[in-house]
Amino acid sequence: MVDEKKEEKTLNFIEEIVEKDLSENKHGGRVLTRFPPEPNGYLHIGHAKSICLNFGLAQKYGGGTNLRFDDTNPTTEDVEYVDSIKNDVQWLGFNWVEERYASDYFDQLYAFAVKLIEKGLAYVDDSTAEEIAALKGTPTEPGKPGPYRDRAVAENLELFERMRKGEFAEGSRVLRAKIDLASPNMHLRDPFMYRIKFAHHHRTGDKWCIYPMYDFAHGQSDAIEKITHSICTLEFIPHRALYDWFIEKLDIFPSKQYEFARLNLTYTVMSKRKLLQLVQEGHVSGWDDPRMPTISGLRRRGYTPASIRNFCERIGVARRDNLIDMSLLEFCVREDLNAIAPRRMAVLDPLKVVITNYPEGREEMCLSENNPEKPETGDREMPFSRELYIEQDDFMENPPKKYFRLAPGQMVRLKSAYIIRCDEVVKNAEGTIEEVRCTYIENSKSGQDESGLKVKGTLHWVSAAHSIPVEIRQYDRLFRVEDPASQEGDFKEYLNPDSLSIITARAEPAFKTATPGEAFQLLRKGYFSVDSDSVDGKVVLNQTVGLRDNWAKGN
RNA sequence: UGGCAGGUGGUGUAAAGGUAGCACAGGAGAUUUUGGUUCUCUUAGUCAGGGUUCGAAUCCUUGCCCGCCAACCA
Repeated sequence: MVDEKKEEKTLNFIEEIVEKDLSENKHGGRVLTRFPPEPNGYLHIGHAKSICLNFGLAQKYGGGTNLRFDDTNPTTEDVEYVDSIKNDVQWLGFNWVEERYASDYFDQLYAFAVKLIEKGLAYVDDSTAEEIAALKGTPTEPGKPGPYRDRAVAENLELFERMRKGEFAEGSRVLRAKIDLASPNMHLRDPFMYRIKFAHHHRTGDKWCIYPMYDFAHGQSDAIEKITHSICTLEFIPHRALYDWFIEKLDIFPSKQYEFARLNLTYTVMSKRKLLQLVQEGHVSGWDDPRMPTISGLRRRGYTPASIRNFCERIGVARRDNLIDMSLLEFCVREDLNAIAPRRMAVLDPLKVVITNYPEGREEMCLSENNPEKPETGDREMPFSRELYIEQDDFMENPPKKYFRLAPGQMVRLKSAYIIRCDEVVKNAEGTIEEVRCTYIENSKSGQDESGLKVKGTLHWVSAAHSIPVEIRQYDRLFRVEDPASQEGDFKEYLNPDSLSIITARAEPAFKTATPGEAFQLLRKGYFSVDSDSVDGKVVLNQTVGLRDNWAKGN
């Protein structure tokens, strides 16, 4: 008997559109989306939302997705970005049908432009940028025609050809669509189609000195690829009329544009321009700094592809502006890592514990489970000896009432080892605690406990002599305020100066074999990922996220 | 103050004229050799006013609030 109650997940508005199109057999039931990054920066978590939407939609409806680079502005674009983008999309777990570039279509786009000129729908404008702006009007006043608007078709054709040949100076002429200078939609007031740029393109080299604008490249590229659903963010809503206009006048494949609200996350920024500034001005170590909201930063921080995909699933897709709580992202990564990350012990802020009734020189092994969520992963051995380390904050000389940890006269369990009782506190001349002296209960060893004792607290620990030093990089939010982009003044004034702190911890010997990219849970501390800076003999751990801590919450 | 697009608990997101639900966050408890996990329970919402209707988050209307649009950026 199978319970047929499959939770019916409601469709988001784009899925509804696709299902409606499918039910009407539009495009013969074909679904083809595209993810269209401009290769002028690294991908961030906001792009992940778009990637999951585009690829996820196609997957769900038996279609495919093209990866298309919107590379129409050679002055800001670079192959470094192309490579990182491809890597990030694949890392997230998606495969594209075809890898395309808007620049693949430059010849076709040029032919499209000629066609519009021939139809009297485009013209070459010799005005300066200032003159054009002045004649464009404002949102409340219509624009006025400039002196070149009614040039003859033949003259436009000749001028456009000469633009392409490089006969005119950069910025001296543009090709504009002839639409409606009085339109309330500013994007329809004779938008630019081509501008002159004597710039080297990362793919076409020096073949071109004129480059199409976004509006004359994106929709046409969609049409050339026969994209059925072209999904973009809300700020492109005013462009949709233009998108449709070009497709109609060119009489090409009728791709349709749909807009959704981009992702915003608390305590970070989500614009490539701002992220680039953080990198260039050295506020972070690079695009993949673990504090960055970039895919590469999150990856280095220890976020898993599954956790990011789940996050994108949970935040939903709608058309209202949003600011998602960072705690949801953290929840998603804990959820995934809890299931898969092997447990280890490390003491971040060591306090020496001497077991006075444990013979000097003796050592024994304790077995500790690798992951209680996955018993099949077995146990590992941890050495136990007379001198140990525990966390400073796991001991208090004068504890409050519900303190379950170590205190004079109080007993605790050392995880996977013995129960110990604190007998004595040793201080130095200044009165600071140097070590804590305890006795262990001989018949209380984990797995063979015959002591009958019940203790409230269990502590993580390492054997002082056997432990190895590891560098731990702990991260806090990059900004001090929830929404740095909407603050007064420069967003960088709101950077959190304490977003990174580096300490040396004492870790159990199993860390000797840790390799970059591996994820662990440090018991009672959090999830950590082995950083690529790790070298032989020196392990570096990035804190991905802390464990939930109900004790800290109430204190 | 022109056009466009929006406004559902603290944060997101559902409910397509018929019981305002789910997740995160918050709170209480149980279990626990991680103050983790897990499991219960729980606080809290339809921007405001008017209208249509037996019935409105949903339709109409007025107002308020937020966002976007006047780059040779995408």
